Amino acid sequence: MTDTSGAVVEALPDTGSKRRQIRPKAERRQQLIDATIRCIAQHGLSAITMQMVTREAGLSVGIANLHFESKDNLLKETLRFVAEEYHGGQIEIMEGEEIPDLGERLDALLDFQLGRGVTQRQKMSVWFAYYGEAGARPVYQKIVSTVDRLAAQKLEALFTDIIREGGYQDVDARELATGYSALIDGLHLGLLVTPRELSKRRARVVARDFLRRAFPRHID
Amino acid sequence: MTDTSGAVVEALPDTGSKRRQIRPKAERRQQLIDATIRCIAQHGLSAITMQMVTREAGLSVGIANLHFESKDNLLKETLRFVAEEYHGGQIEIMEGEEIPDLGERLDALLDFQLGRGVTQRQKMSVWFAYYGEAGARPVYQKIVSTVDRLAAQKLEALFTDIIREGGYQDVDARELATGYSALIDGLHLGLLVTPRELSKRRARVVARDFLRRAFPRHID
DNA sequence: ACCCAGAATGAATGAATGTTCATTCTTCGT
DNA sequence: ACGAAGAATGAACATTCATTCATTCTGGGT
Repeated sequence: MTDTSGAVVEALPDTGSKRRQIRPKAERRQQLIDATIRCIAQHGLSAITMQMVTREAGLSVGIANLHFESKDNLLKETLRFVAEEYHGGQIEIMEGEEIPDLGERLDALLDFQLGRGVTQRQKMSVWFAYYGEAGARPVYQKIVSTVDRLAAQKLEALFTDIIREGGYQDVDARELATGYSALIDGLHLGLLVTPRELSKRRARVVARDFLRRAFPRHID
Repeated sequence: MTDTSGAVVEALPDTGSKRRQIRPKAERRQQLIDATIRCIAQHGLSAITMQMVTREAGLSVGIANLHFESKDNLLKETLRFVAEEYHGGQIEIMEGEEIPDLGERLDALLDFQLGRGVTQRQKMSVWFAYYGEAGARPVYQKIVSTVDRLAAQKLEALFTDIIREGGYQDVDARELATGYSALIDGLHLGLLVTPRELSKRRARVVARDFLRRAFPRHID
């Protein structure tokens, strides 16, 4: 999992040190992507500015166009990063041979999807900011659907295994996977938009009950 | 249900007629809100422009600031309209005494939530465009949560009735309502972002199965 | 010790956009 | 017919922002 702390690099040497540092391209790119994530989470996708992002990263404005060709591209790459990180994490768990028990693996997945603190919330913000624009921007749709499809397949495979192991009748793996994914997305939305009404704890319970109704012999 | 055709008013008299029409404030407001919805659906919230909206409405730029104080306010009012329309429609069905059978009422609700064509898709786009910004804009959060809370209560009440009528055990109305709402939201997202993978038909089936597992004696 | 490839800077530029307001035009009541 | 209230217009203005590029600086290689 990639580090996402960022912006501390230039912040720590607090002597008025404006001393410019030269770093490899890959590092600067990540630094800018991380700053972009924080900015989107805090100000929203439509309010974002190159000045805002580069200041957050502790760099000058010119550098963004040096490493990414344009603002558009920076935003595209940021989405790609978040999408791959989120789905990558899920896939890792779902394939995970280190958790042989399938019920426990489901729990681990749930933990990943609804767990963690501030960082997770930031990523969620970014995630849905792009979703909001996806209807109008095919590029975003493509990036998301590419990683999405793979995660969906893995989830379906996991559900298929569980159904076989538990001998569940009248349950379709594909359909259930679609439902579960949608449920998780919807819960994320709720956490983001109405945090007052929906706590993380309750979201977890709701998702867990969905799984329990489908796989009673694996959950709880 | 409010009309949302819009923009045809000035388009029909196709003689180069630029003849200016004077209409009451309320009508112009609605006309502008409708145009805003179409623009957001087509171009995305972050690309929207006052010129774009007023041209779509067939009006001049000045008029938007005459009837709404600012662009910000126009966007806010548009969200309010969409939110109230969507949740209002749901509430109407859920309270609906004209459908005495509770199972049928559930089906009607589902029809409303996942039915209809282009217009529905436009509204979805708008809906999620705002969701994306909600993390950064408390104003949006407030507008949404206000109407959301009421709809959630009605849904919980409906579920409570169904649970009593069906004598279902081990089912909590509130929790199930949260899950169902999240599921519908998630399915909307899927329809919007990955229409290739998720058809409206399949979304319906998935949502219906969720209800069937909870209320087997009421659905199907 | 020195040099230079290329990383980094940020003032300057030009395009785009929200908002204003002086002016024009409609309509309705008298 | 007429006049006034106010609805509608769109050119002008000020601001904001993405992008460019001439210049400065850094660090590794020799």
